Amino acid sequence: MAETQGPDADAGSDVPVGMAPALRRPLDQMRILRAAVEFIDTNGLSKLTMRRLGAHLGVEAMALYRYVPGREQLLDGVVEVVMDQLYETTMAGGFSTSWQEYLQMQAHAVRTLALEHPRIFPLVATRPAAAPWLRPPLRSLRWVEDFLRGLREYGFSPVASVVVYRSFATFLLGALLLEAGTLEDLTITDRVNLAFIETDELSAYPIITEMAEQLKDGGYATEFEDALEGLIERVAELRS
Amino acid sequence: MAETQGPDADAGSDVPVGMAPALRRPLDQMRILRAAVEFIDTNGLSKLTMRRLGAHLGVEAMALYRYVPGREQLLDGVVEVVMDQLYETTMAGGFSTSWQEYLQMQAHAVRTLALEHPRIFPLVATRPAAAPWLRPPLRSLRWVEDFLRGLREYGFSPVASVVVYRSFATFLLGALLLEAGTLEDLTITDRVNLAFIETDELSAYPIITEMAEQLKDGGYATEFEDALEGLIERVAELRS
DNA sequence: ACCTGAACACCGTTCAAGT
DNA sequence: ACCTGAACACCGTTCAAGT
Repeated sequence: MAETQGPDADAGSDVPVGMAPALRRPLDQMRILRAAVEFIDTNGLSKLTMRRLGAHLGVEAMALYRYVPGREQLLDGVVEVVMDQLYETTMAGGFSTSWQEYLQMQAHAVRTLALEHPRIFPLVATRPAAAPWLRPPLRSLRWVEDFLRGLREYGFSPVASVVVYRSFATFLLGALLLEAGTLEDLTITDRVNLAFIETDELSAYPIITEMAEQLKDGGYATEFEDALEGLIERVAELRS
Repeated sequence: MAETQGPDADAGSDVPVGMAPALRRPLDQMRILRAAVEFIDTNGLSKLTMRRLGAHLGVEAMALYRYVPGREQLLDGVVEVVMDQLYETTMAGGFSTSWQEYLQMQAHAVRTLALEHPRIFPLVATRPAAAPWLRPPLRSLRWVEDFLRGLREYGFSPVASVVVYRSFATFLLGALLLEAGTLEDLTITDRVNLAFIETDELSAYPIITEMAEQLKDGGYATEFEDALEGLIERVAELRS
């Protein structure tokens, strides 16, 4: 939570001589991007301004422009950082014994990421991707490369692999953008207006009123699993 | 395109006396919201400011605040206006003879709306809904009421109706947010940076390079139909 | 009743200047 | 080499003032 540090390979071991142990080592792009991720996670995207992010890093806003071309590109960088995180947790992990298991594991990795960063996931989901054939949220070239190779190894034809990639992305986008949206509201609310509907207004909708209980039941987790099952069955037909 | 007018019931017939045929009748909320829809459609959300919208209406920005509490609520209103459009085209239309046909027709109506307003659909899809159990993009109370009643009439149980509503919304969100995103880019591009990937960078990804042709094939339309078919089959099992 | 002018606190971004 | 101060052109929003 406090610091995303670790025994990383650029911090402690080989401090360049002459670079005194300053209280604040100079900025660099990665540090800015990670600070931005942290900032959005805790304060929400709408609060992120260049000036506030600078302050968060103990620096004036103008200093950021030496490492980042502008706010839009900063947000692109935030998306990349988060996707890299997905790549590492998912591709480093052990092998799967079947394509079904493989899809399950990838789906859950993306879901975990979406729930860990509910305020960033909308960015991953809706920012224009680097190429028109990339499908958010599965938008990292490395990731797609490995995913397609993975499917190939499980015996999918090239055409089938692409179809699977697309329907997988569509499924994750729909399911997780909704679920992340509900989490977003539970933390600090960006906007409180209209958050709930007046009871008297509701009475104009008898069916909704009658079904209030069923509608309120959350159940996102099992819903995700069921839809994933459905997708896998559809893919199985496609493969035969 | 130019004017969303028609023989509407507040324009010509009963002009209040004393209200001279001024070149610009006074503002009203609906006029502002419709102007905002038009503005986003042609210029994109990021260009919409209170000041520019005022100018578009021949008025200073401050005048808008008499009819709209602020920018956020203006955007909420834009979403509502667009959803009302959906309600009218979809619920006024004739009856369907089967629930399959009913779902098909509703799905295509939402798709048409998304493709007509590709720059507004992301708002419909991602703005927090009025209640946590509403699922964007199917977020209008009237619409949900009629949809649930429709399913009920086709013999779905209350629980099943809710499950169908949810998976239907998830499906539409994933499929159409992606498709709308591609249309958005084809019109005036908000941002051109990184729009396409350098060819040399691509060569680091052999599988992607090899599958370039399959990946580039658009085919959103048939993809939508296939996924819709799949959903309907899953719903059929659920119903039995 | 409806709109405007002026003002406030804030943006993103540029650029010459400081150390 | 790295950061800052001052400035520019813009925001959303408030409020007293105009007609």
